Amino acid sequence: MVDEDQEVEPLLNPTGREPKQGRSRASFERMLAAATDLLIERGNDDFALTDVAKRGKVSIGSIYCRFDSKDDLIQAVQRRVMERMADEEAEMIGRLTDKSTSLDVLVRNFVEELAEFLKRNAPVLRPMMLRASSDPVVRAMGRKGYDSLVEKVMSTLLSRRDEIGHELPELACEMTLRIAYSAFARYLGFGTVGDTGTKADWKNLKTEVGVMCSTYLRNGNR
Amino acid sequence: MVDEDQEVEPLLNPTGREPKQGRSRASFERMLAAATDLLIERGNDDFALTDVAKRGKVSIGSIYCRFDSKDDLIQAVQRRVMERMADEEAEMIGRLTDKSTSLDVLVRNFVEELAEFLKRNAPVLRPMMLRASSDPVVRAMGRKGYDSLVEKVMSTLLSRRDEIGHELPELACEMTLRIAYSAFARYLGFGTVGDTGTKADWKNLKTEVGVMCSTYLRNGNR
Amino acid sequence: MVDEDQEVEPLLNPTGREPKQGRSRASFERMLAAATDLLIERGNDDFALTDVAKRGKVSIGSIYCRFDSKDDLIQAVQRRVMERMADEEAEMIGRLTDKSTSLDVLVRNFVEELAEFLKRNAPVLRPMMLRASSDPVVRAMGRKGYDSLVEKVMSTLLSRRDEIGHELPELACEMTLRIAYSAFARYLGFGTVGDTGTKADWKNLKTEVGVMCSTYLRNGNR
Amino acid sequence: MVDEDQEVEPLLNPTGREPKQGRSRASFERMLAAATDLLIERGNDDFALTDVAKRGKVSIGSIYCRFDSKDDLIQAVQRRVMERMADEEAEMIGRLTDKSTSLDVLVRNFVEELAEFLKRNAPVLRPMMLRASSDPVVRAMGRKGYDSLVEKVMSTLLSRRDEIGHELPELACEMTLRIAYSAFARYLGFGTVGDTGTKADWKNLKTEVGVMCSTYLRNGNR
DNA sequence: TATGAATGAGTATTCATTCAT
DNA sequence: GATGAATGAATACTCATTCAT
Repeated sequence: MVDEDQEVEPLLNPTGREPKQGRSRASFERMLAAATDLLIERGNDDFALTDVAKRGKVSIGSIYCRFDSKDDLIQAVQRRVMERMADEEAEMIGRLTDKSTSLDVLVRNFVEELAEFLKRNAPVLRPMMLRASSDPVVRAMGRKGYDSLVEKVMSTLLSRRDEIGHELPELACEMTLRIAYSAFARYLGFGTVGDTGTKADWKNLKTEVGVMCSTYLRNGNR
Repeated sequence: MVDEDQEVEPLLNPTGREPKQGRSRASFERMLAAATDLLIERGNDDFALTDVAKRGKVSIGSIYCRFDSKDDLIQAVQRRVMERMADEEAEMIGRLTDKSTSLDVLVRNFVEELAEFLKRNAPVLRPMMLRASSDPVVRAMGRKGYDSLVEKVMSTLLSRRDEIGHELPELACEMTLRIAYSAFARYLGFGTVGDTGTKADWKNLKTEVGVMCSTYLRNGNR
Repeated sequence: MVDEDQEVEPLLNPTGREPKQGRSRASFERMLAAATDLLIERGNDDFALTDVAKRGKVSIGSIYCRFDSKDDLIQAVQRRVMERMADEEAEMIGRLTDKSTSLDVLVRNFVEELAEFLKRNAPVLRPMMLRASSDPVVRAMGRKGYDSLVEKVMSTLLSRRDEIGHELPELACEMTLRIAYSAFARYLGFGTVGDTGTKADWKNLKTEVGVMCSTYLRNGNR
Repeated sequence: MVDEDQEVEPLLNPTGREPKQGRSRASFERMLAAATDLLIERGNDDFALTDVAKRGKVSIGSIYCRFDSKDDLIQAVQRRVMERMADEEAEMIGRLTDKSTSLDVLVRNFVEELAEFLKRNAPVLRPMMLRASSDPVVRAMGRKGYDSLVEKVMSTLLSRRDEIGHELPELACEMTLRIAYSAFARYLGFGTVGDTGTKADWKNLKTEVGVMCSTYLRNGNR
């Protein structure tokens, strides 16, 4: 479960050979779009480069002009997705800071926002998570994304440190995010199976996770 | 995310043509064992029937004699795994009932037991979860297994209904299981990515989830 | 030019999974035959596995059933060729020993035999030599074959050691083979280019090489 | 093995559209240089035009501006190489004529010079020979070069015609070159395989070929 | 003239599944 | 029943060549 993927780090940057303008740019976009769509529609296993070519109205050669390999293309999709998500996260944090009058409100808002954020991005996240199981680069990038979210969320929650009853506020904040994230991710099918819940629908889930986290942070282990 | 897999139900039973005794029985066992091992060692993607044949010292023809397809074989593995897990669950529930002097103790014990239970079974569960993403039958069986766990856990927790502060005890119990399950599953890599957590190691995770669930059940949304 | 291919040795034996009888055997033969023919007709570069399949009336899968890779198939062809050649060599040595009444006669017979032997096998040898430039296993096997020829020829020539005027008989014998082999190989196009010679036709070449070698062995550097 | 490449003749001249001066000239040179280097480093099979472009800091389009095809480029490389070699040959002949006091000395010097000449040029010659196996134009040019060498060498050797014991001096001279050339070419790996020789190292080979040729020319078939 | 993005035919290889023995 | 040889669709990737800018 621990880190065996450290050495992957240096491979993380190369964004595909991204052209800056014109027709090239357009077809580059079509590739990424097609790849993203196909990943969403068909999932990881039935994702074939020929289909990307067809859908994106591009030749296979073109794809290999921009990307080193199938893996590289998928990583580019992931990169793009994660950039967009990072922006959304920033906005989310902004909204939270503005609206929060107390730890309780903050946490509940946070949970709600996180839930909707994940739900919004679920369609791409799902295949990406799957991909991560076989591609260490995807895994590493995913981890990195999660870590940066952790950082942002923690500093926000810790801004109300004195309202936190738990004796280890840092730990508690991290746990809060972790638990909420896990619960929503699982519901949304990132873990894939058991993406259900008899009665507990989405709304219930959000509420109760909110309650749980709020209570946890305020009361610690009382 | 909701049920679209209902129609799968009738396919759930056929356990492979399981022979009752003798040499047939033995080679049947070898198939399942080999398949299980291979699934664990190599994961879903590199799982080839020819390897199962080699490892199990069986011919491919034999495999197709017992199972309709690759999918069918994997489903049989899953079935077997789930039966064993159901037994473990029963024991677990037994232990919980015996040792629990209060809701608080019960919950903490439960969380600890669940964590270790999942950890123990992680190696098989991981590829199964992955498999579920492409095989609806596996998905359905996984769901069923989870639901039966829900049932058992709920009746146990609800045996201390009067100590539960939450105004909707059923919902609260279900949520408790769900949250704990999600958190551990994610840590153990069932969801695959982000199976990390900066500081929070396994021990911390178990403790804090325990705290959180206990507090939640006792206090509701206070 | 020196040995850098030693480590290849262990890979030399595996003859493809050669079936012993029946239909399997037949299609195995068809594969090898088709491969050999295609190699001869089209040369190394235009040798595609699909063509082998077509020509041999076999599926590609079948080929991969018997051989690990394209390289492996070609190596099997080479092995077979070399086995046949080793037999021919043995016969050749036999004939030489019988008919030779003097070093001079022996050498001339040897040169003639070698020339015709190489000419007979030129069609397969040509693509094999080419192949050797990119496949170390082929190179190693070729070398081995040559070395075993050297051995046989040397012991034959050295049976008339006292008629050899060269002060280093071993060296002289080895050189004799080497020079004759090189000259014929080049004429036959193993070295590929300039495989001709204005006036000097095959007959002339054989005679003169014979003269040269004979004189060389008898007179040394006088 | 006979001439089937006659019709190729007319294609031999077009030296690529060779610009006479300026920037064009410079990039033209870079192309040829890059192509030559790559041919030497990577051999025939891994020689890709895109790499030439990269290495020569030229666009692929530019290459196609100067050359009709990949084949054409390689032929241009060959042409250039052969021009340089023709010069070297001329010098070589010059040196031989100067220093030679007898047929024996002449022949030994010649063999030594030829050996080193081929060794010096082996790196380019090797891929060219390989190329010749699939490209008739390269084959024809190679042949032409060899023929012109034959001519020069013959007139040099025949300048000592009266010392030649062989009853057909022309034939003997041609054979001398042919045998020496073959032996060295094979050792240097032009024929690719069997580039071995147990004991016989380069020095031995040169000496013995010298002995052999000298004896042959002087004594004929005595 | 120069550029390099785009093309797409061509190829090795994998693996679930079938079926003659 | 049991065997494992045979099948062939599917797929990632390469590279000479073209052509719009």
